[in-house]
Amino acid sequence: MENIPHTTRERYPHYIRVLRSFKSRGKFSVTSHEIAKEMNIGDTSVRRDLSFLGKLGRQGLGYDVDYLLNKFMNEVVPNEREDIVLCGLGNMGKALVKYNGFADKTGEIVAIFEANPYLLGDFDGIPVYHIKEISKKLPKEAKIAIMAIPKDVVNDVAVELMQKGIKTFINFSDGEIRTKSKGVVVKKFDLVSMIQEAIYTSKEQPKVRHKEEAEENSEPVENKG
Amino acid sequence: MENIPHTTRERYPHYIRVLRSFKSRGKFSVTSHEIAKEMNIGDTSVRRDLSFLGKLGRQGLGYDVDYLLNKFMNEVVPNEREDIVLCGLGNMGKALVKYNGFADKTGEIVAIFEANPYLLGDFDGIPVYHIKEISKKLPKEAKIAIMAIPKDVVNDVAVELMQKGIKTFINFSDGEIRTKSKGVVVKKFDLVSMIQEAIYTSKEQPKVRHKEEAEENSEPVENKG
DNA sequence: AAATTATTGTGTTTTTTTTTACAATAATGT
DNA sequence: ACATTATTGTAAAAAAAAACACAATAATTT
Repeated sequence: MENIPHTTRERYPHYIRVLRSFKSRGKFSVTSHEIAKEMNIGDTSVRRDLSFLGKLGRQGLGYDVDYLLNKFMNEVVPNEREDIVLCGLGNMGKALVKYNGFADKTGEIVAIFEANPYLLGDFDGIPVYHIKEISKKLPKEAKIAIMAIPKDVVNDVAVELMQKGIKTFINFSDGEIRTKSKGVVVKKFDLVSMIQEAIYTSKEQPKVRHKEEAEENSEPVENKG
Repeated sequence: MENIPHTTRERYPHYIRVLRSFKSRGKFSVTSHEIAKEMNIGDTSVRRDLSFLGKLGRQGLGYDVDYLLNKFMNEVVPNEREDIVLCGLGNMGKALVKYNGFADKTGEIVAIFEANPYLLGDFDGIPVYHIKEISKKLPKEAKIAIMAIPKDVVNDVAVELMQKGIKTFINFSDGEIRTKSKGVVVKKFDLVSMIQEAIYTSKEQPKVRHKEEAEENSEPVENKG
């Protein structure tokens, strides 16, 4: 788990996602080519990514979906499991909680902080505290915060969280977290920029360097199970 | 605008974001180093990225924020401007609309399709039609759809949109768009995977290859105006 | 049972991206 | 005015990522 390239590590959570998708469609076995197609990368990259976790496939056959998922759940996820706090229970905050359970994944949202007093109590089984109560209610072990609060308050709240020991910020707010103390990592997600990026790059003609495979993209994925 | 590297093109929307942020903080001039810090990349990458748009900076001084923003708005954005439709006005859909206006950006949401009859009419000035009315109401010029609807319907709705000429899908749904006809690009955003990716990679010790600059990260960005 | 087809895992090559290095130039300090 | 400091733009080198190529092997067909 040490000398794994950065891009590979970035892709690991996405493997979990597509493997789950294959599984839910009743597929027991999957090839590097099928995974690659779903992830918009080359099949060699898939095989190399997986090879860092061991020899997981069978030549001529492909990979067993359950075995692969297990490998990820046992060797990738546990090393990264963390308590997460969410700041802001607006549309974005709610979407993040509802969107997809965090259970069985890399960490879990253990507390929510929100300014609107009508939303306090709990949401989806997660306790919701007033944003002023951060210093009192912040779970001790939490090291990660997801920020989904308005831009004019995001930096102030982040500073408060930093003082209480939060080390990693995932910022969905339209404001910036500018006060970065040592050892603190801020990762900004700007949905509009991301959508722009998607539009912008979707127009590039796809680089067809694989021999053919350019026009083999017309039928739905079938269920070979 | 032709031989611009892929990674550079991907970053362009984010330059717009950080430049706006600098501007809103009253900064008129900015250095590659400052931009780089905000974007978590090296300053040489910033200078190279910008150099594809011309010689925009002044040695010893840096870049003029307004001039740079203008350059982006005039040369990058217009080439990419598109009509976008949004499917789904749940938490995610609302967040996407409210989060940050799309005006002045790469494209604009011109119509929303939603299944809940109580939400029809308009939202934030954008017309909201019933999802069954796609074939009737889909704006002719729209080529891009943002999908924020439940997983069990996302593929079916996508097929319908494809038949009406949508070419690019930005999929925020937890379901997959599997039916990919020729020329159609699907870009999947899985927020949970993205958050996992952020957590996962935030733990890597940052590669300090720049001479020092490892411990120069402690004070807030000031306002040199 | 031999030939054919499918597919992994990995050494090697190629491509892409980032970083280093530095000349050119502009402002600032002495 | 001269030295110093700051900063761009880009050539060249290095690093990282992706793709190619193929031996190894497993299933399937003839």
